[in-house]
Amino acid sequence: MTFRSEVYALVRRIPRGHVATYGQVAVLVGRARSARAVGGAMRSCPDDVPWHRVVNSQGRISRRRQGSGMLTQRIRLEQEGVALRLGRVPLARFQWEPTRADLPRRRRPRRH
DNA sequence: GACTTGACTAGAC
DNA sequence: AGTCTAGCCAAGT
Repeated sequence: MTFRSEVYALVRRIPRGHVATYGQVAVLVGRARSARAVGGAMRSCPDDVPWHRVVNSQGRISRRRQGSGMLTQRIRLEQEGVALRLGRVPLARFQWEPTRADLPRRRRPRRH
């Protein structure tokens, strides 16, 4: 399994009406320091991956270098009941709390 | 292998 | 509350 495919498998488990942060996804796949790479994986992902359910640590829709994907993300979130307040998703209310069954077996943390 | 590029983040002003 | 920075790391050249 590559890093990307594990990320995709995890993101597919985020239920409608909930969100996860890039950092959270990184932790859940056992690579706590790879939040940035999670963003990279979302940049181009299969159509069946609900990429719009991943936001940054502040509940905001992360800025793209280019393109209008930000608007699409907001619309998709609102369509499934995730309302933004002051430009951010209230994580206290909408952040996904996975159960044990949702989680893959975690990788060994990388040592430095 | 050695760069470069970001949908990241926590911490420091 | 904003703006920077340094550290991070998978992928693509």
